[in-house]
Amino acid sequence: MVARSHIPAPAADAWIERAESELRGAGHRSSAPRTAVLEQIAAQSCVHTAQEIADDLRAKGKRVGLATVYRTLDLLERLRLVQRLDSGGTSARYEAALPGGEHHHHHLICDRCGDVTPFEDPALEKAIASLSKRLDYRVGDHDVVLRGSCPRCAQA
Amino acid sequence: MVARSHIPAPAADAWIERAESELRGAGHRSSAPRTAVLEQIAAQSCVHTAQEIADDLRAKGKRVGLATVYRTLDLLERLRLVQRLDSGGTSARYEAALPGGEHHHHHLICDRCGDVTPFEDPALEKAIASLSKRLDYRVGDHDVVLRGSCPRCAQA
DNA sequence: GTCGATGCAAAGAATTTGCAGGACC
DNA sequence: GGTCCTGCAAATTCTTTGCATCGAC
Repeated sequence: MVARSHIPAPAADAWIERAESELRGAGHRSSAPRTAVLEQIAAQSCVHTAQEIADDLRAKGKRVGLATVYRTLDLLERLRLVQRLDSGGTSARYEAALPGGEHHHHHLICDRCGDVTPFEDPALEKAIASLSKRLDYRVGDHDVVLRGSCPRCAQA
Repeated sequence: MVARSHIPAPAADAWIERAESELRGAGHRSSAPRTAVLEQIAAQSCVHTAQEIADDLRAKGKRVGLATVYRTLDLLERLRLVQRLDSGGTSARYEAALPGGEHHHHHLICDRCGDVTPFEDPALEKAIASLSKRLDYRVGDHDVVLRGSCPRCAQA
C-alpha cells in the first residue's frame, strides 16, 4: 500500500541513537526486543500499526511479543519520539518523529485502498502557526489529515 | 468538559430535517430510536462518543440500545451527516456535520483534561484548499487537530 | 404482509495488564 | 542482586454481528 520512506537513512540512524539516548536518560534499560522495535520503526516506510511492526520483526526472525511493541510505542510516544496517527481505520498507526520538528509532515489517506502518503507544506504550517497564536489554547502538536482517492483509485 | 455548542438551534433543526430526508431518500425507514439519536446529536455540544449519546438518551428516559446508536452513526457517517473524530482518545467521537460544508470547523484538544473545543479559520482552509490542488490526490475531506493545554489547565 | 430496525447478548478486534522468569547495570 | 523488561495469556474496552421480534410503509 505505502511505499515511500520519508526519513532518509542517515536521519533514521540519528533517530535510533536519539531514541536510545532519551530512553536511557528517562531511566530505561536497553534490551534486544526494544532495540529491534526501534530499528523497525526507523526503517519502515511511513506509518505502521503495532501488529505490522511485530509481524515485520517476526519475518526477520526477531521474535518480539505484541505487548512489547505496544509498551515500547507507548514509551516513545510519551517522549515524543513517535507520532500516533488515528487515521480512522481500525487500529492506530505510528511513525518515527523527531522532537525538534525536522521532517515534520502530515498525511493523505486514500478512502478506498487505505494508502497513506506523507506530504509537507510550509504554507499550511504557517497558517497553523499563525492561528495557534490567536487561540486561547497553549498549542503544542497538531495533526492534519486529508482524505480522498489516491491516483490509482481515482482513475479506477 | 466541553460546553459550547457550535451549531445554532435553527441550524440544528435544519440538520435533523435534512438527515431524516436523506435517510429516507437512501431507502431507510423512520423510527423512534433513530429519531431520538438524531435529536441528541443535533442538540449536543460538540463531539460525543456513542456511549455518551446512549447515556444521555437514557437520562431523558429514551431507552436506545448502544448497538442502535452505533448503527445510526454508521449510516449518518456514510451520508456525511456526521463527522467522526479519532481524537487519540480511547473511543471515537461524533458530531453533526452539514454536507454543504457550512459550519465547517476543526478542534482543539486539551492533553490534560480532554476538553474539545471547536474553532474555524478561513486562512487555514485556504491553505488546505490551495494545497489540495497541488497534490496528486483527489482530496475530499480533511481534519485538523491541534493539541495542547486549554486555558484552565495551562494556568494550573 | 414484507422488509427494515431494534435490543440483547455473543462475537470480534485492538490494546492493556498480571505474573513468573530472564536480562541489564 | 535488585529492578526493569519480556512473553504469554487473561482481562478490558470499544465496536460489530446474529437473531428473534417489532414496527413502518
